[in-house]
Amino acid sequence: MSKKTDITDLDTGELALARPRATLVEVAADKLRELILLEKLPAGAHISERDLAAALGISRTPLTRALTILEQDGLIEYSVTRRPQVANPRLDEIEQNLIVMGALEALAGELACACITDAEIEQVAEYQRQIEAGDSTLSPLESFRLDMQMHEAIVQASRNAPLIDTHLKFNARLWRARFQSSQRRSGRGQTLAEHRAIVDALTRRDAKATSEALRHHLASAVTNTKKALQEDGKAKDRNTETE
Amino acid sequence: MSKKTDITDLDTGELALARPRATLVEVAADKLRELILLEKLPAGAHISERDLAAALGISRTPLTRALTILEQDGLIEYSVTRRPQVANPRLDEIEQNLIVMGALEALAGELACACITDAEIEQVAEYQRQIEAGDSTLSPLESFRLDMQMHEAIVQASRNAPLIDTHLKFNARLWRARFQSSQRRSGRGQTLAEHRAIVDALTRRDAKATSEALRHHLASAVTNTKKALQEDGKAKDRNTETE
DNA sequence: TTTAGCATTTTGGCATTCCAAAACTCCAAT
DNA sequence: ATTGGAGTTTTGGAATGCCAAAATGCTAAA
Repeated sequence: MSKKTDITDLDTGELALARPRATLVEVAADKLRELILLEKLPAGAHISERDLAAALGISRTPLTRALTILEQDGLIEYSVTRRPQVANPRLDEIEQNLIVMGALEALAGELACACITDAEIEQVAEYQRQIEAGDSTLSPLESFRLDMQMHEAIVQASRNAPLIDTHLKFNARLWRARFQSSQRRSGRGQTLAEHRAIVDALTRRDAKATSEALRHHLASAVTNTKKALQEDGKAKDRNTETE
Repeated sequence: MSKKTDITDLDTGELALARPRATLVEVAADKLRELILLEKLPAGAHISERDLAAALGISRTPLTRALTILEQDGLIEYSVTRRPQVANPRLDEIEQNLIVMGALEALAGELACACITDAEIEQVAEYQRQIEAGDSTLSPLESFRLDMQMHEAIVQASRNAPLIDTHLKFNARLWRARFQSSQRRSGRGQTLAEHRAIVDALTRRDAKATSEALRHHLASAVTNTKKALQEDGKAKDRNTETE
């Protein structure tokens, strides 16, 4: 009722550094996300807290917290006996996630139409152009990255923080599956057409159309991912792949 | 490649107890959620890890992990100096969350139509009947609870785990705001009509209509919540309310 | 009365440690 | 070759202690 400093957000003197200083937890969480996406920590791998902590040069305390965060993100799962392992979603789980992601992106597109700037539209269009132009020259990874960035840009344009945040988590969860799926060149033409439709609708700021285009695009992703992973699954069945 | 126990999921001998035994972290997280929803830990309150841990009868280690979980759920926020406090979302943040929640429930309704059983529909309809019948007799809290349960039942019927999970988190985040909003009796008739429309569409298993009805219902919630919280905000402005 | 600054207390981050439970090893019995 | 089980190792859960940074209280100068 009396003593209140409340000048929390003054200039720190340093430009652009008003965020909570990085803790080992955050560093570890970021690093882990990276290790998982790059499959340096492969799906399904069991994790030893001690070993991983040692590898990261930290103690178990912050590592455990980082794992807790990744668990919430769906990248780490705990077995019945509480041993952590890298999540290895089944095809049907990936499918369910993609469906939700579709709804999220459709909403993002719809919201974006109400407030997106010309510059932002131009940025999205630019990504689309690069994807199209580099279709036969870019590496799969580069194409994939551009694709991700394009979607990301649209979601960002929605200006809805919880939506952006939730989308980010689903994205992390689905990254590997979508990357694998993108390796297949088949269906490429359709994907490009869908991208064009999205950019077109967005340019017209047609909320309904943008939403519909994104939803349709993600529905295709469901189909393509399913196909890609089913083939992949069969290929792996020939080896003695541990799950 | 060789040694694999892999009989992880056998009957434990005890019925219905195949889940990882409860850790203090989970217990604490659940308890904290409850304390926050009941406003025993009021919005914006600063939290002392030591005090809270003592109050819960545990050490800081599991409490910190529980706080990390609640942070991911959006119920706890960390200040720039890393001091935890109960989240106190601004009106516009609540609004953004409600918008996402609308999309989630609309999707849930749509998916549900494809697989919902007669019994599940009956359950939803039963909730709706109870709400309607008890409109003038039930306590605001009881009405609210029924309302929540009805929505919950629909989302569950979607059979989409990530969707159910995500919806749950948004629900926790929005619980207090929606509860406050539900205290206002105004707009009650409209709410009931919307519920009827939802049940009606769901009964017909009309995905499009169900989705639309839910989306419309949540849009109303945005409006109502905004009204309720604005009034509430003004009322509090007269006091010397610390934020 | 307000404010600047110093001393004290409180706070969360993190490392370390102990412990019970789970996982693994290895050998004997079938 | 397979199985059963005792003994050992490894594992994550949790408590504790220390530290630097932040918050708070207090005093004195303006």
